[in-house]
Amino acid sequence: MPQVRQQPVDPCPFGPVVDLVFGRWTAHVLWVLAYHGRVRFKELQGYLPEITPKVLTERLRQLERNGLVARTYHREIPPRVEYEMTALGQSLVPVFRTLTAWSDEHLDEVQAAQRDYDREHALTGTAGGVAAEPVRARDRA
Amino acid sequence: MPQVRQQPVDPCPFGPVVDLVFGRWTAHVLWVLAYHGRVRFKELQGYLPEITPKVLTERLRQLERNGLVARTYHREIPPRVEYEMTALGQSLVPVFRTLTAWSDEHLDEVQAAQRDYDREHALTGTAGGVAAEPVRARDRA
DNA sequence: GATAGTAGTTACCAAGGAGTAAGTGACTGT
DNA sequence: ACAGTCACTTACTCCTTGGTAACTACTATC
Repeated sequence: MPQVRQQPVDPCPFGPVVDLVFGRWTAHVLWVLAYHGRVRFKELQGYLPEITPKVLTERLRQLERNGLVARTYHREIPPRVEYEMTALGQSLVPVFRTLTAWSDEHLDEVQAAQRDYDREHALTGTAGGVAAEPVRARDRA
Repeated sequence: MPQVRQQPVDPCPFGPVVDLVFGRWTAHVLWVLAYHGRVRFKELQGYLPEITPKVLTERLRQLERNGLVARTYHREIPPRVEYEMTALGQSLVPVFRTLTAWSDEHLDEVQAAQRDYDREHALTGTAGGVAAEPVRARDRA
């Protein structure tokens, strides 16, 4: 046999989860739903004022398709739509708690590291830039 | 008192962590580092053949700035650079395990939900599209 | 003198996702 | 008759991000 090249690369085993849950706005929407239970579209907008209706709709559709969120349409005038987490979505709550715990424990270390890094690289001017990492789009809001 | 509007929005408490860890390629790089320990740049490229040197460098710099990865430059010819996780980076490993566990337990449910959703919406043609969620860029590779 | 090898950097370009603004349908209240 | 409500949808623009390819420095080796 000519070179059986073992698995091309071992992909990180939670890559798909990242795509499902940690896209832009996705985690925020999920969080609100985990926190407030069954809510209407307008309510969600209230909790997430920076997200536009277009994008909110997109996220919710995506989450619905992935089975994490359930949508209930009430044929009324004016229409009423409610969103809530499914059992599958609820199963993410412990994951979120893990993330939150890590954040509580370590986020200040990260910020300290950033300060150190920026200070060091501002002095030596190694990379020429004032800040090695510009503000990311999702942070600007 | 004229309407004290409690905190504008309760931001999801792990939002910053998402920015730190779950950007494009970031988790993959971290995963390889967690798995293989101290590795050289070229090795990393071997484990992540799809990531270009430019982007790999960007990710590593970012991770270094955030204190999750340490870089060791050996003044030799040709140059040798090694990357490894810091203690802070290591502290993410349990988080990754949680994610992996969720993935192992629930990913098939997600896929089933996607199939259901697509089947349902293909029949009724509610949204007109063949697939409500096109393949995402990060999935294509 | 040409080549190889490492660890990048630089300039440029294209795609795609997010944002903006306006429209839609069906009915109710004034 | 007209504005208002809700939950979107549509058309459009823009800007970030990632990808491509070529180039750099430095030396040993052929």
